[in-house]
Amino acid sequence: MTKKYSIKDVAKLSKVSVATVSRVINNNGRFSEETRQRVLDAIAELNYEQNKLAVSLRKNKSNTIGILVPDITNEFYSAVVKKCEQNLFAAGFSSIVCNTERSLSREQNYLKVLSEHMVDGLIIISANDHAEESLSIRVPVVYIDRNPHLKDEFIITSDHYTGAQKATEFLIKRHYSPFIITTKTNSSATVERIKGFKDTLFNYNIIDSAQERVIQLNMTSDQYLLENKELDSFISSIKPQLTERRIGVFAINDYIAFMVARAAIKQGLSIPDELSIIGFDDAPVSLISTPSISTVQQDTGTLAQRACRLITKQLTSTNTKLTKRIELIPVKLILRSRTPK
Amino acid sequence: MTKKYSIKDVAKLSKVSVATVSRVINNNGRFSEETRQRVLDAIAELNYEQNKLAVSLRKNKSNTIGILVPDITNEFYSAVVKKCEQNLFAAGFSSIVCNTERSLSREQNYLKVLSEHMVDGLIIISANDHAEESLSIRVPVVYIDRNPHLKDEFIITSDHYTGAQKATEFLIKRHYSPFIITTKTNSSATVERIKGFKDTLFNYNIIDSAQERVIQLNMTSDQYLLENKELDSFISSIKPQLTERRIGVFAINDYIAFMVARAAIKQGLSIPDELSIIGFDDAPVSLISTPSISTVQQDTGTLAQRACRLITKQLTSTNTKLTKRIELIPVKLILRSRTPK
DNA sequence: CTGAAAGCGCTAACAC
DNA sequence: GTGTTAGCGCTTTCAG
Repeated sequence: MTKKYSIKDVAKLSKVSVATVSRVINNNGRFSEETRQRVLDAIAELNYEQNKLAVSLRKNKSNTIGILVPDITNEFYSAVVKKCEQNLFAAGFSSIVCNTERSLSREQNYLKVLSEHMVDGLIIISANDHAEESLSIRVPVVYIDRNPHLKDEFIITSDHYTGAQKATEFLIKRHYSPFIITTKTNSSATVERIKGFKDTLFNYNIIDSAQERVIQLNMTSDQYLLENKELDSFISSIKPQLTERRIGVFAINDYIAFMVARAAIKQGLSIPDELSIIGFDDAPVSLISTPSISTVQQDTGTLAQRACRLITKQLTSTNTKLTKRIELIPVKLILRSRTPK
Repeated sequence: MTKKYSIKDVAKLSKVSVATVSRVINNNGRFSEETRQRVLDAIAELNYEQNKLAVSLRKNKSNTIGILVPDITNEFYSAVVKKCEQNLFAAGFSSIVCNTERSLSREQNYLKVLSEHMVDGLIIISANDHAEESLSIRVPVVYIDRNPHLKDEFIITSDHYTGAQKATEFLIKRHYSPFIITTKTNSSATVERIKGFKDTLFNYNIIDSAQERVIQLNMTSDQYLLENKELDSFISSIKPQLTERRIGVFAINDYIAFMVARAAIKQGLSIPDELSIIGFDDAPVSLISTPSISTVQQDTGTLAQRACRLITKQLTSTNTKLTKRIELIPVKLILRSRTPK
């Protein structure tokens, strides 16, 4: 339990002032090579470590970024967070990760804590849409997957709309009668995907019963559920139609896709002959499910990288005026179970 | 972009000294009710927020806990981290989560960063075994799943040994010839599980070829892999034996269990008639795999809760002398695919 | 090139 | 009850 050394101790040992030590540490010039060496030696000898808290207090910036995420156990989010953290670390920032559990009060609570901790910036993933009202924080914010109803924001988001279009189009072209199954979650991602689905129906003149083709389950899904009664009845309801047409389900995410597959198998439907399923996210479940499930892959690496770049750019470049805007990250349709044996 | 107010501004507005404001904020007594009200009003009016950095600097503690974790995208770890974070938050601590990627250099790097950030304590999950040499940090540390080769440590760990025993015993009693399949990862968890397996063989007098029953794959596994050549040859090698005995595989974790199941199915083995598989962790994959896979469930909630309690106890109670020790958290054998249709 | 000193926002003696 | 003040560890003028 040795006490930590401060800059003073280093100054004393190397026989210079604290100012000089500080200059050496920060490489701010105005010291001789010889002095530098002495200071460095002293630092090494004492095993001195800079107190970032003091630095932050003095400089009025903490080199820390707050990351707000709905649920770290959801693979999509954990992948994004992990990559954000790597990017930020490489750029010299620490991150504080906060799980909001999609709860507004938790989100506000964390926002306060992060503010008190003097974070320099915020990455908010899939924010609660009402949160901006409480966002009295005066630091750069980058949203991932936010609904762009405020003009003055940086938003990085997957191209959910096009992804949904691709998925829906695929189903239609392969002559599956398209349905979308969604949840109660009203994130911008969800909204865009539904819009993409509906617009595609329209483009293909499937306008008869467009609204009936949207099935909303009474749940939010960040977890693996094996059963769902609503899905069971959906499957029952389409079963009689299978004699004259086959059904294509675009599931709002891979968890739901998995549940649809389970419900279908339980009722003896044949995949993909009678029923084809496409999910969203490229979560592991889509790959390991039997049968594996086609999906729209989000590019978590790019999502994270762009968000971090945007944050750090705002923090470092004082002159460059960045125009706030939405950046759309392309998604990719991944087809699976193509070779049923 | 309004500037943040400080305690001075509050003092001025409420016409008291900064000391009094501080007393009110921290509820340290020695102020009149009337003063309190005035101060609180001023705080509300200015929307004042305490600068935790300054508090930490002054008090020489940051109310922040560092969490080191091998990989946040691994469901077992993310579950533990999430629950740790919830516990800590409830106790008034922030957490900084760091992904070590099982790399010693990253671990050391983060340890330094955390130290500079003046964390008050550390929760280290499944540490790299050589890390303690670099652990010059002078704060309470609680390890989750650490190899107890240093006496003076707090360690919270699942009862891997007993878990492995239960799994192995189950296989033996159901007349499966037991094998264990493990990875290169040499964590204490892995070591204990292997020991539990071996000892159980010994207890049941399966001592002929005990060493041959341990298959080590040349990989570490935090991810979903669909194929593995070594596993394919393992399956091939046991296939001829199936006429006279059936095989039981205890997989070192659920990812491996899943891969074993895949390899077996690919080669036409019948599960569980010819081959029975038990995994470890109760990761989602064990549940959603087809067929679902029996597993030894770790109690992430208790793991996290105990670790956090131990950390906060050390930080708050000055008098109570805690004796360092290992705390074993019970695990549970979960049997699945019991009702093959 | 180097040092003295002010001060970031806060708490904790210490006085009154 | 309340105010004054020193100082946590650091950076940054400002002199020289």
